[in-house]
Amino acid sequence: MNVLNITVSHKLYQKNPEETDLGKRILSKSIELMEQMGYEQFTFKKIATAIDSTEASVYRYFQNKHQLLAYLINWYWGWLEVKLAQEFIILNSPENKLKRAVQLLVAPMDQDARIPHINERTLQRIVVAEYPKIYLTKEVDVENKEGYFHGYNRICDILTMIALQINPEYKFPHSLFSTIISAAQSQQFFVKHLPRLSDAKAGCEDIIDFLTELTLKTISNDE
Amino acid sequence: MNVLNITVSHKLYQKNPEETDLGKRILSKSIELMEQMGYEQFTFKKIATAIDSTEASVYRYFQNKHQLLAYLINWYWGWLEVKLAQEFIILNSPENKLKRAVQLLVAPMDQDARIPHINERTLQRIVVAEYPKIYLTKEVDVENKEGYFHGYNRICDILTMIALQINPEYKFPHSLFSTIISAAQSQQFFVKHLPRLSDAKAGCEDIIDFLTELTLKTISNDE
DNA sequence: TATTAATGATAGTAATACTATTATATTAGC
DNA sequence: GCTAATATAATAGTATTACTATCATTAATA
Repeated sequence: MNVLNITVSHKLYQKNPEETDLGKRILSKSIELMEQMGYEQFTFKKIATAIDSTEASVYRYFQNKHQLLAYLINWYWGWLEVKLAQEFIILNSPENKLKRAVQLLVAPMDQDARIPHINERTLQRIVVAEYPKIYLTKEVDVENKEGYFHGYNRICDILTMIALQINPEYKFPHSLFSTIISAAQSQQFFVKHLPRLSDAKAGCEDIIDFLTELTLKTISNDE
Repeated sequence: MNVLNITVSHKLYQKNPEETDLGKRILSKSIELMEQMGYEQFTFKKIATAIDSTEASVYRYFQNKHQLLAYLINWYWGWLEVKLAQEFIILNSPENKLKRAVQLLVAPMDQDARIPHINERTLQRIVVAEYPKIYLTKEVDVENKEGYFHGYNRICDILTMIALQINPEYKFPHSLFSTIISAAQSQQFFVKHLPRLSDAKAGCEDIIDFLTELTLKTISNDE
């Protein structure tokens, strides 16, 4: 059996939650609760009660809920990177790779049976609803040094390299992909909650079309 | 003397802060403190002390700090709309209007002497650092109905209308401009704090170039 | 002068975000 | 099978936050 492990920087936990049963239960339940009640309402007290443990025990794994959110989101980007790598094995043109990347960013993911304690689809909803909260803080510079945003940076770098194969002259690839990635999240949110900010219909197809066209037109050389 | 008043929906306050001296002091000091310490660290206790008033008095103007932030951000969009309208008087082509709009979104604003209690430039920094926090909550649907996001919606609509003059066939103008507006904010943040997510140098010129090119290429008809 | 509205002063509450201590259960090494 | 280490549970406690309530004072207004 093929066991897959997404590695998250040790700065993102006090004690590795992947190594113990309690740790996995914390991850699993946190994803469930955070999606249900949102980051603000979510507390360590609430997970502790839900998994029949104690607040103090949860604090042994994560310093606070901010670190836990950062952990989950980094796990997500790590996971997405693995998915991208898998897909790119059979894709040859950079255009197709970018198209597929956009699809992966927006389309709901399937649950991976090898990792039963992480519900990828629920986690994806957390990323959509909470992502900017991990960097929009006064601690961003310190946390950046500690690798809190490593996962996002890497995805952005990977897509940048692919885009430069299409047009090595394009001047703003990092800006473009950080914009695309965050638009992938925010458009999903807007369709659902602030529909005047989007033209997309309920499914993910419109968002994918919008982002794919935006990406390819922007990096194209012809003017 | 030309006194200008930006109107903000009455759902965004308990008691109109523009109507009293205390109200204006709350606005003025809130902008200063929120920029300094960030939304999370900012409390009503702290403004109250800073303006020699009491917590209870601040609560008479705003239900909570979330509403206050929403007020400030809506004020900012209202202000930007006024600025856009002013600029568009002498601009004729839709391309130039979009270019100018991007500049206004990114370039630091000047303090308007007619509104001494609002420091526009500091407010702009708050928008950059805090904007998504007003809609990334579980209350988004209720607050959307109450007009919490009206200002953003309007800017997005205005730019959409202009883009459709350039290319009436373009299918995703709302998505495009909500993306552009939020990228205008996030790129400013990235340049300063997460530079691997941007290609722009310190000034705002690169961001303006990036966004202008992105906008015009995306809505252009030729392919 | 009486009334009202706005603010200040003060107090209090429930929840949050922790920290600390001690007890108990489990596991690993010998 | 005993000892030691480790993980967790149980419990308690603190400072801060996000409010709500009450009442006194001041200023504006009729």
